[in-house]
Amino acid sequence: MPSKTEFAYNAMISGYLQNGLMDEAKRVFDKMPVKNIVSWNVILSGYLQNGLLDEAKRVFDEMPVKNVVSWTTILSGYIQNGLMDKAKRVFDEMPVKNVFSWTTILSGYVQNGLLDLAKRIFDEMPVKNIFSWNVILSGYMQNGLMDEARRIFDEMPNRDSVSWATMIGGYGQNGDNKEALRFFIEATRDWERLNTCAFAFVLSTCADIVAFELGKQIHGRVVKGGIEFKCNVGNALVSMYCSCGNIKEAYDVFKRIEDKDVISWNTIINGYARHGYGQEALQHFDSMKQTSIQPDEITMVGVLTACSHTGLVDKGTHYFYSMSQDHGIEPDIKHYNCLIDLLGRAGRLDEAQNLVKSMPFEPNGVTWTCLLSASRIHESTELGEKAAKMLLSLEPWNTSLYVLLSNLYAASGRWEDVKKMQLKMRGMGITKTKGSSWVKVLNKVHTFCVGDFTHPDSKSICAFLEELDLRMISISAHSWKSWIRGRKRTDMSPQQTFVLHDVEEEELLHTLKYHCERLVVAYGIMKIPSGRPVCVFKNLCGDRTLTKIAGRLIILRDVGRFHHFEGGVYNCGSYW
DNA sequence: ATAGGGTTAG
Repeated sequence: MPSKTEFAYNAMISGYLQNGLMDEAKRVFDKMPVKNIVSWNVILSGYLQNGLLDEAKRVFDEMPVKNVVSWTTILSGYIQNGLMDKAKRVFDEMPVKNVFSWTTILSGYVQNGLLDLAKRIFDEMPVKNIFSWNVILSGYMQNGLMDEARRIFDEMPNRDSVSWATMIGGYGQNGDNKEALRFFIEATRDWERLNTCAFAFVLSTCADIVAFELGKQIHGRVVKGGIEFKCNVGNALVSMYCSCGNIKEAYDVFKRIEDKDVISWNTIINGYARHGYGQEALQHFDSMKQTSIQPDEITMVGVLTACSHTGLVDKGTHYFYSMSQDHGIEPDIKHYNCLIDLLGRAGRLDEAQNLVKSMPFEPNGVTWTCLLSASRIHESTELGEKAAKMLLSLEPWNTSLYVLLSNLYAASGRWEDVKKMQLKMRGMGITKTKGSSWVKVLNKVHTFCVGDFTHPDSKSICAFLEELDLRMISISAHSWKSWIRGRKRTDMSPQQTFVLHDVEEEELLHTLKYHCERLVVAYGIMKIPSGRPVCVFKNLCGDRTLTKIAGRLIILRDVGRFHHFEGGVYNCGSYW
């Protein structure tokens, strides 16, 4: 019974290949007494998946018989290895094509961003199935053509979970988070429409819009579905919790992910780094090195960010200069920017500027933003002006820069320049954007502008604010805590958080700014039940005085990172 | 045995 033997051998080869054991697979293949077409196709696929293109080509040429599967396998292999020209030639030469072959070449064009060619193939295809429809759908989404994608989605003869996930992910990646959420909710009407990717995508949207409540609810569904340990879902959860300021929950999820991949590690390392937990970030980097997962350039961004945010200048510098040797990762502009930020924050402004001059890349917007921020921390008008001007030349639409420059001139008494800047702004029709802060209460966003009392609950907010004012002036953390306790009757969990994010413009009077922050904080405390975090957002540097308002953990979110205060102690010490 | 969606940093 030779066919049965071949079947067993073929299964063995497949098994080895699935576990990445190419050599074992080859050994079995070579010793097979009789090979059938499946054996040849399987080993061909193995070579291609391992990037052994010359070997694959040899096998393909040596095959005693080729069928449409053999041709499609090598076609797909070329595409996966980035050889689109070769793939095209194979596709044209194939004696017989089936729907797999057509879909493969279609996918090749989509993957290479050649949407017009993909469209042509899609129209020419003699037979289409749901795979083909999903590929073209994804093609439109990848090119930002959301309306076209929507038309395809409506037109397709039927839709499966991949179609739904493509829509959710596509809208999210193109910045239409509202539509992404709408599609996710629509998908939840039928369990069949959901898969792990749908959850990963929607969680990514939650991270993007900092939808903590919704994210938590979705986490609940994920647990119910038993997929929280899945890598892609787990990674998205970790990222969502990090973005929402909840690093502890993020770590809880991270711990439980099965088969952590490089993204899992990157997410937690970068999460710790953004939250100012430099030591934890570096510890996880060390743990990562104990695994078989190789750090990549994003890992190094996290490591350098960790050093930068915690003032580990020497350590950061060392990581930067040895990353090529230690991990085979050549520093790119991202890493240079991290190092510039590191030096800048540490007040080593000259070194930072020299690095900008000597690095092998053109400085980009991030570079100048780092220098700008360094100039603010260390009060260097000269550097600030230069950085702001450079940034303005790259981002002329960035209206806040005009305001910033004008303030900078004002601060050093250069009234002529202030006037010029103001004229320029007027000429360009730039009006000062009004500072605002917002708070989410059960996923509803409440926005407050400075001195704006149009919110329906304004009256009670003001009353509460007065009470808050009395309590906030120079009171100790302890008395504040007991006051809150009294007010809430129930005990507050120590994990309760404020996430504060500065939305105001720097030039606003401090009192006004403070006032505005208080409006949201007050509203948040009033409306958000105890046991839930109060998330308040602002977009510039946060105000340290806010530490006073709590005898519990405060998380302050400013431009790109989080500051943790626990019992009045800042987790980065005196290093802002 | 051959085809689709995949989460991270900025």
